[in-house]
Amino acid sequence: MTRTVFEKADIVPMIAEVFRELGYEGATMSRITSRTGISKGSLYYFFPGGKEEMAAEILAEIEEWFVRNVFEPLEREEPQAAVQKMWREVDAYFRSGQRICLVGAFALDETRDRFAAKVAEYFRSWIDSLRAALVRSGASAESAAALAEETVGGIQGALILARALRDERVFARAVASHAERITKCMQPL
Amino acid sequence: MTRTVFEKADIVPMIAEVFRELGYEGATMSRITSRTGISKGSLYYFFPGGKEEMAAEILAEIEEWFVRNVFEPLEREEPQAAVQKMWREVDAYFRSGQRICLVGAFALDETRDRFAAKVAEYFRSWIDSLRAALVRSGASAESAAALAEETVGGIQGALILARALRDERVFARAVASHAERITKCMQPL
DNA sequence: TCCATTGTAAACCGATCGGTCTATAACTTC
DNA sequence: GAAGTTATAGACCGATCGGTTTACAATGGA
Repeated sequence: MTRTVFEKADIVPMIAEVFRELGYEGATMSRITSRTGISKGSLYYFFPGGKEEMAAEILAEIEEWFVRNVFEPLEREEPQAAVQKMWREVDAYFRSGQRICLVGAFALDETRDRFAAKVAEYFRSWIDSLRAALVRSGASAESAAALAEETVGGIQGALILARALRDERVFARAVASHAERITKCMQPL
Repeated sequence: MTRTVFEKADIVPMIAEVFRELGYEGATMSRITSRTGISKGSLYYFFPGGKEEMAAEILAEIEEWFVRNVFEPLEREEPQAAVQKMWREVDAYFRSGQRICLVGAFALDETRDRFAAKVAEYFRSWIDSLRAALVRSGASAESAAALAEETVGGIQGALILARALRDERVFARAVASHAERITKCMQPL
């Protein structure tokens, strides 16, 4: 009888991946244990609050990751470089379109009602930090707001399309197209 | 003991609405009966194959609706008018962003694997019929293909954003922006 | 070496799952 | 109005759900 010892820092991403693949309702405890190898005992030891606590911690970790790697750079660093970094990080994070956005998925079903605040905050932060970077690079307030919203929405839509069509090139094309529009906006003719 | 009699043509949209709100896994039989008032007896009388058959028929009906109201007009009618009709129908269908796209939701979770062909066909048909209309209006093959894909993806992304931020104006702005880009593409300077 | 702590494994629980079945209400047809 | 058909209501089923509990393996400090 072998015994595997996990640390919480390791298991949150493992569970996140199951939620990503199966959705909140689809990720049953037995499927989480069978896909991760983490027994129920361990899961409830780390997350006494059960599935809901797991999902909450996953959302918090995703938010943290984006704040550190995308949102804060957009707000603090040089706009052009920060936007370039955003595209690099986003492409890596979503595995070039082969991985979905869990926050977007939660927004679509009734899970949204449970985590409404977190879901809204994630997208609001993203749009707002991108908008701020565009403004700092010289774009007008209106065009920056519009372009930021379209870009974040475009990424979400591209993830759906890439997965639906099972063709990651859809995601690559969307990223390239939106990146170009941002570049043009930041470097007016 | 009151007895309500349903017809299949009526109940498919009712069940579809429950799937839309709760997702495939979230739409349990008891929630379907409690939200629609249709008893289990009736549900299994109309859909002997259970949930899977319900979802399949719902997807088929959605596909049919889009073919009739959006895809075929894009392919057959005058391009400018057909595109305008598309925006009207899309805005009405998605309740100006307050209703999600069930096909897009199915694409995100593991339900996709069950209905992969239908999900892919829906998006492929949409992109392709829009692309065809753009080409017929004089757009180049490359820009038509790119714009069609971006538009369909943009709608999906806007539905996610609108729901996540609980702000339907996000959807309205996305529709307006994409409509303008299409108009420009169809009437080159 | 013993004990407390940390964490794992799995049996177990009531509730709910998707799905089946029976009884019967309401229409059709004659 | 009897017979047959269509559709509804809801009891019922085994399986699985999210969650709890028990037993104990491993580790580290005394």
